[in-house]
Amino acid sequence: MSGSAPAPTQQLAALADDTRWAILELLGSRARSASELAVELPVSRQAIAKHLAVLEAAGLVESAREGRSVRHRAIGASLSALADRLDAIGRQWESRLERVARMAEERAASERS
Amino acid sequence: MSGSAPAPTQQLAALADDTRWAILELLGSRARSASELAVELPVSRQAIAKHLAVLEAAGLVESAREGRSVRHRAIGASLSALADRLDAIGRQWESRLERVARMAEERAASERS
DNA sequence: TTGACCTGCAACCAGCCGATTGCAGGAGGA
DNA sequence: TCCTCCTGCAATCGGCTGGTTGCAGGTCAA
Repeated sequence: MSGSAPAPTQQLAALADDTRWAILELLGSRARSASELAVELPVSRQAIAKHLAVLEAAGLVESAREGRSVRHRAIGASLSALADRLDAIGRQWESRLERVARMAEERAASERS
Repeated sequence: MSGSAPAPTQQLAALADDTRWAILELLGSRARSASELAVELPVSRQAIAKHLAVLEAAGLVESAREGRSVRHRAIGASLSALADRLDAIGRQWESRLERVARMAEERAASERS
């Protein structure tokens, strides 16, 4: 596997930005270079390069040099893996809180008797 | 349904903070008040109140007044719903990019013939 | 070799954000 | 009623972050 998986909060922080989502949507349909992205987005190439660095550090984008340009592509599997973790946590909250509610219910019932 | 669902980036931004995750983990095991949280976490009560406001605006926490205190609890279903959306997007990226790769493969094959 | 094109690094700036302190207000118990 | 406890609002502060401009380096084609 890839040496060290990025921390969840790092991935979430990377995803908490509209410009980065715009980049990801483009890279999710076709691999592109930073200059190509700069043409289609209303920010400078250097700003995009910074965003790409953040996304790559978060494991959401893969980059490969190709001649004199660098092709970037979105890694859908990373996003799905993060989604799996979030879903598991969400379900855990639900089950725990439901259990606490049930215990309170039972205690109230026993006190009524 | 709840009137207006928070934007995904809003939810993601809310989740992109370690202190808020610490709060969520506590609220995911048992509903608590802001003062209770302040005892268990190394930040001031007001900081926690701000975080709770962010989490509530993101639809990740539910609050209910109970006497002179306010009980907050994590909403696991919101997290799972967000996870579902992320997973769908991740799978979409994978299928699109795979399709692009296959088309390039076929074009190369036809050019070889 | 020279020029065009793309990337990468550095410095700089403005705005947002997490955190703190201080104070006002409201609900419950003695 | 009075005191206590908890919440809510405002002002303030330092640091992070998204964005820009400028410049240096490297690679391909003519």
